[in-house]
Amino acid sequence: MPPTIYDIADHADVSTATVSRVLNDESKVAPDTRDRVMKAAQSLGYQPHASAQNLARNRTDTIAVVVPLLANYFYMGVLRGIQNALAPKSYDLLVHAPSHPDAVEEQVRRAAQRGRSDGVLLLSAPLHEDIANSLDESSQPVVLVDTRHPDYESIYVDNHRGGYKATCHLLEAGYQRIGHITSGTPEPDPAAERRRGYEEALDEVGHPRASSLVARGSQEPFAFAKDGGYTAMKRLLQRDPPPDAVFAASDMQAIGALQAASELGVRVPEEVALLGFDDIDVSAHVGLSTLRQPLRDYGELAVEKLTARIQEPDRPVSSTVFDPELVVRDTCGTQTGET
Amino acid sequence: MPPTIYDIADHADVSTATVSRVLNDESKVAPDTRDRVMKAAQSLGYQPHASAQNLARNRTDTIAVVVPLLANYFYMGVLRGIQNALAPKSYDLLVHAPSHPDAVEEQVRRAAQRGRSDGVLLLSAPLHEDIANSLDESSQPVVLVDTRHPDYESIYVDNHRGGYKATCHLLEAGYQRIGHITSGTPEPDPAAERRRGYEEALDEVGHPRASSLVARGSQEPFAFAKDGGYTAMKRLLQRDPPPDAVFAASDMQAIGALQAASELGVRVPEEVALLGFDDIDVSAHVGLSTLRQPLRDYGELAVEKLTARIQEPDRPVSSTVFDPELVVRDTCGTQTGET
DNA sequence: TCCCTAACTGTAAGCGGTTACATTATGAGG
DNA sequence: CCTCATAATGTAACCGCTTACAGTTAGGGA
Repeated sequence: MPPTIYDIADHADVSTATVSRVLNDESKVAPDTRDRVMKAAQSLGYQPHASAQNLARNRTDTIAVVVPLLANYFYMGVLRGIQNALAPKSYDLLVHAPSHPDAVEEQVRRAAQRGRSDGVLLLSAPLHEDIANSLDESSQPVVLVDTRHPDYESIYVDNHRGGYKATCHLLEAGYQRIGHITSGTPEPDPAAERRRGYEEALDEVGHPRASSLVARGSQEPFAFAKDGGYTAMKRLLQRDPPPDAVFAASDMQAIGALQAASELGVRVPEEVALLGFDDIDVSAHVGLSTLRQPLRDYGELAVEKLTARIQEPDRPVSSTVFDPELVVRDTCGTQTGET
Repeated sequence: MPPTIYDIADHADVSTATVSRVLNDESKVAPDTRDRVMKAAQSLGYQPHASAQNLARNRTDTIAVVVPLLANYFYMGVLRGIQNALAPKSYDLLVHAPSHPDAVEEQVRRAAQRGRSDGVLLLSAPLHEDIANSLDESSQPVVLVDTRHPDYESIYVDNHRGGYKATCHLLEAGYQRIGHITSGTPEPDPAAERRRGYEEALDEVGHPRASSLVARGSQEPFAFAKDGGYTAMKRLLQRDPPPDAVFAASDMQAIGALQAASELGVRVPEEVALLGFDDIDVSAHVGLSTLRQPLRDYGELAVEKLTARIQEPDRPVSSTVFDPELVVRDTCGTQTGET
């Protein structure tokens, strides 16, 4: 049996209250008592029992995050931000990643269970009523990232503006037939908003919005995945006439598109320009032009908001919207300087 | 105040013991009692308190993992495997990522604290005596991934063989001046082993082992990072004569090397062939040839071993060594079929 | 009719800490 | 010398749940 504070109390000939005081606060304990306790703890190799502390303190110093997908560049970026912000605050991170998309709800419930963590971060969580309700009941502090909901702190990017910016950039570069690769069906909100931004930009300059210029990815393994971009691009390039530029709803899809083009012997950006969305880590490696989302900042900001709310549960709900920033690299054919 | 089992007990007019029995086991409870309890729980919106359960059960249904670096392709792969294996077992995952390399020890200690998790997975942890000791004391089940230690279950790859295989492949392809990019100093064990494999292969065929053919990366931001590969490759390519092939100790370094070559206008693989190590996710995207480590399998196997040990703490310690598999893509100039 | 067993259910002691409150000792001020 | 604030420590309740053990009840068998 590992030693408890009772053992320490015995050895140091004090009460458990005193032991606890020595181990935790600075509060009034006589120096030599403190010494005796510390020595006893040391010699017994004492380690506090986390569960017991959590229960007694009604606090876990842990925050939970629900990630739809581990091993995804997008979430990896956010997670890194979270981790960075968490470490100095000495919170631990409980990661809930559903093994299957349908399991999201269960994971949210689990993450929000009382006594498990002090607050919950939800990444890209589609907030069905069900989920919203069980969140409400658990009355845990919650911060949403890459989604929004009027009742919760939210952090997200202006997707519409991103789509618009992307398309404008391509238009300004003189491209005439600008295609778009969107997500699989059902189209998640962010994808729909990006598409609308794209459409609006075209409308504004009076470009035709041929449906033959829009292709849809698949839902597997997830809505913004590479495979979808790959097949969508193949379809687009085989149309007659093919687009001379393509705006993809995500970088992963753009990377799939890149591969499709390469297989068809279509050069990028000479024969077809390509623009992604997200600026995930690998985009820099492959020279993909894109609209940047500050993923790390999402994570850091989310932690700030969450910890603030943990300390002050009634603070007003605030949302933060980021403006996606155009990052010009090799694939959009408008590069002026260096990589 | 959220409802507790006492509230349920009151409402259903039974004792807390019965409530607990209804909520947990199948053990003997009269059907209508069960009903009353369930109804009460339902109507009160009862949720068990995780910390309290953990304390009473002396079990957390959580496993902890210490990752040197979040947001790294290598660990992302392993994490995904871990997650996959964990979900069906309904364990939760506590992720400890040190914000700074020096904080590893602290994170290990934290992860191993009693009452926090039921077992610990250590990824690439350098096992100083200190750490080994505090692990010992905590007497938690432990599994090591990408490291080995006789006292613990370990999962790792045969790095020496990988280095050897890589170099042999390049030799067989007819390259004459085979360079090597190793990690920053101090060289982690895996890097040293890969380098020795490289050296042994050269020795065997009587090739000279010019130190001018070996370059070292930097330690920042971590030993196998892209930046190190980038600078090392620049140095190698500026030597006279430059190598005609390079074996990099990691894929990230190889990707940095790729970038260096591109900036110097040196074509890969025509002017210099390149081989990486790990087969991280992005390698496929950039067509990097490499030696594959089955990262997902590491994670899954690690979980299997750990959970087995949790259930049966005295089972014999077993190690699993994987054989790295050569994956030929574009960068080593020996491609025969398609990508 | 009486005893015994099986089926339920309740009592209360933990699990390992934290902490409000009570108690004791100490020394300063009058 | 007495009073009282103050510092140091102890007592014991409590956090919310689990579970060993004891108690109750009802039905079956002799």
